[in-house]
Amino acid sequence: MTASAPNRRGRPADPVARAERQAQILDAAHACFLRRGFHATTTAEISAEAGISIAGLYQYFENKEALVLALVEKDLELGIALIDRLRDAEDFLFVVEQVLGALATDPIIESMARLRVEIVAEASRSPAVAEMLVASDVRMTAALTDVIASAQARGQIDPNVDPEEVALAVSCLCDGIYGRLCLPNAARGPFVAASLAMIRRTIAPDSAR
Amino acid sequence: MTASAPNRRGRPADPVARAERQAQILDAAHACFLRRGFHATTTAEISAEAGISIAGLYQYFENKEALVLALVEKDLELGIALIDRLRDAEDFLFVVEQVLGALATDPIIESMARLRVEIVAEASRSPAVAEMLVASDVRMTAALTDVIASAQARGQIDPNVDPEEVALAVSCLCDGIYGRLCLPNAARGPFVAASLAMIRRTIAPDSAR
Amino acid sequence: MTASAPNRRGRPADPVARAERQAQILDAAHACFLRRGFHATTTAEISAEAGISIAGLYQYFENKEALVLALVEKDLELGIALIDRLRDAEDFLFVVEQVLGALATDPIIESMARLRVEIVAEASRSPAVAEMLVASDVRMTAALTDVIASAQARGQIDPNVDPEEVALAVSCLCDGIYGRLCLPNAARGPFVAASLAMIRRTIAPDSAR
Amino acid sequence: MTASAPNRRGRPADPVARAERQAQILDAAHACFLRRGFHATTTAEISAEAGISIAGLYQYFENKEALVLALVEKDLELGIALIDRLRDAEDFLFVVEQVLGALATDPIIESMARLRVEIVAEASRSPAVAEMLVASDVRMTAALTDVIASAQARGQIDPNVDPEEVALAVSCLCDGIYGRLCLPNAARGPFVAASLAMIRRTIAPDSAR
DNA sequence: GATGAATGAGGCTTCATTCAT
DNA sequence: CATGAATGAAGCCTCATTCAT
Repeated sequence: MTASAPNRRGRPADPVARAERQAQILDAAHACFLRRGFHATTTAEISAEAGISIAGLYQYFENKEALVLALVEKDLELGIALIDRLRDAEDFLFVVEQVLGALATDPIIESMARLRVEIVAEASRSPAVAEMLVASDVRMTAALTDVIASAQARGQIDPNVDPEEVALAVSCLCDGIYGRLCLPNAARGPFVAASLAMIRRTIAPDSAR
Repeated sequence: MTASAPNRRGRPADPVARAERQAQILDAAHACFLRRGFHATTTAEISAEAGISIAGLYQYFENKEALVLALVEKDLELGIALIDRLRDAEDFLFVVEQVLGALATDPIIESMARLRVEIVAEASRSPAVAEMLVASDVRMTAALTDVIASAQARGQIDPNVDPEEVALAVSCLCDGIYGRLCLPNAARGPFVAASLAMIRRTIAPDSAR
Repeated sequence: MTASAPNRRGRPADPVARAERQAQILDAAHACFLRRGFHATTTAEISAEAGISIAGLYQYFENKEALVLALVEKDLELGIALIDRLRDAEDFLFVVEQVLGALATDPIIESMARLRVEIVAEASRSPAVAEMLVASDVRMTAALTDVIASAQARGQIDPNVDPEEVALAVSCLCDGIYGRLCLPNAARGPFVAASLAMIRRTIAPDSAR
Repeated sequence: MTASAPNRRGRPADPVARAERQAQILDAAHACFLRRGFHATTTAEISAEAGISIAGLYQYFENKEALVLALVEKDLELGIALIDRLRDAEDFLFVVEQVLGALATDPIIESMARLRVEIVAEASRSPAVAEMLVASDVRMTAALTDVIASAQARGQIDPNVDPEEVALAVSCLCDGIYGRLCLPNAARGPFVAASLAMIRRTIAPDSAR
């Protein structure tokens, strides 16, 4: 039995339509979870936002937790993808600035970041989420380390710093910024700027000082 | 008739015992919230952990939300108190190291930090929590800025850095570390070490380079 | 495509079955409220009487109060409908006698009357019920006045009496009788007879004296 | 053991103070029950209104139901006492008018009447209340019959009417008026006037026609 | 595939009542 | 007596999930 042919009985479903529906539900769930968190969000809310019936959800996701996990996975993947923007950057710090700036301006990036806070909190309860988060963290750190080392090889970063160490610290900085994004009316700009400045001072090659 | 006995009828109220009970409930709630989060924790769990009946909770807290808010307030206060340890430190960086280290070793500090993740997530839903968090953030940043400026005046910090900017970045770093504390089996040490290294590189006076 | 099928996806809603269920719940609630009053009746009792689950109630009524209000409305409407029996009566007093008699014999009429006592009591607490009761009272008095005036025009009633005044007094008499219906083992007959006699003496045209 | 010496142990209680407290509680309960009904009223409300602790209630009344019963008894007694005003009235109808008028003007009389609606409703649930109400009704009817017969003997009432029949009908009228007293902003005057007119037409001796 | 209807389990909160002080 | 504290029992309501259509 192949993964792409789970059930040949009955009317063969249109896989495209199915994927679209699924994405539509995920988007709705994302919006709801952002508003009210995983636990406070009800299946009724999600289905209303998705424009389908409650029972309809269960044809695309086993249960509510599966929905959460799918969303967590998607969100973590998106976070990692963000790092790829730094790869082969001509001006490393400039791109870092762009990425951090996107957190405060690009609504998609922002919503990703905000959901991440919820994910971290959920990791305390759900072993499954914790496992995904840890795995994502490992990949993320590795990718970031890689990117930094690469930039360092290109002479854009102080050769004395340890790429992995910087990666870890930058991860922490980002998570801190994520938290601020959740606050209403909070001035996000200063946090981003301060983080950027700290990164700059840390990695700037001596020539830039 | 003594001044402390305005009402001598009936069983005298014992404010000490009452405060103890209240603290006992708060501790129980703290433990539960840490384990399962604000929403997944039930009043039954809290009362069981506190060793009283469910109805008993309601003699000390109006409702579950009041319990949450009390805990949030206490936790935020504790976070701010942490900064005072940095005041008048003979060796600023050493004390920073101590404080950050405590996050990973002192169970009380750690549990404070872990609850904070829950608080940040809750801030997305509860305006009351958000308000408290923002207010705490303002105080925290101010206190941190103050402490840094003071250390700077004592020559322990590079005179060129902007104290407030550093304070903001350090806040972000700390929040990031808080998140890692929630992960099971995650190596917290490297994160703390990396954060510390970044701080060191940022604030170290030129003489220390 | 028929006009009656605006939404052909999924299980079609059956308005008839739905209305039946709703009526069934209302009947169950009526029986329970009659036995134990609005406040003492629990949702568990109603659902058991209706043969559905507690949660099932909430698919047909927003909450317990909505159920009460629906029942109040239905009951008040029924009371007003009673007056229409008097319209165009060939022998006015005879029909009055019939109606009053039904209060003590027809179980549906009786249960309506008994619930009314509960409604009047509830009106003291619930502004919504009070409003409905007052509105019903106004309509009721107007209808009764109208009916009396019409009978008066036909010469069945003493031309000297004021139709509205009689209507008000008859209303009071009826409410008093309602109260007696609630008493166990109370001889209702004499009350009805006495009330009827009083009405007769009041409205009888001189020719009948 | 006599009823007046239930317990000789301990400090002999001051019976007067005790009775005062009891009356005070009854008054408080009356006010609360009027506002919210028997079931919706909590012991906390009553004790707050009475200015004592909740536990204090239980030193004067076995439980909440005993409080209700005491109040019911008092209220019914008061209703019967009202009839005595009609005894030996020089002008029977005039006094009837006075009494009915008091229902709408004298706050004590009114509150008695309003509580009676609650009592009638409660009679559907509580056999004890029902029993008291029936017993009171019997006494009331007897007293009213007696008063009417007496006035009839004095020539103030049409000798052809049956005193008991009139008594029953008047009871119904009064109960109907009681119900109107509960309605907010309802014009009570017309109801009283209409009832009075009906009584007048019923009992007026031919000489008065 | 889609959905209206149904429901068991459980959550938060209230309340009458008891008891130690 | 008087009362603060404690609690078992219950009530209303919600929610994730299932199932017949």
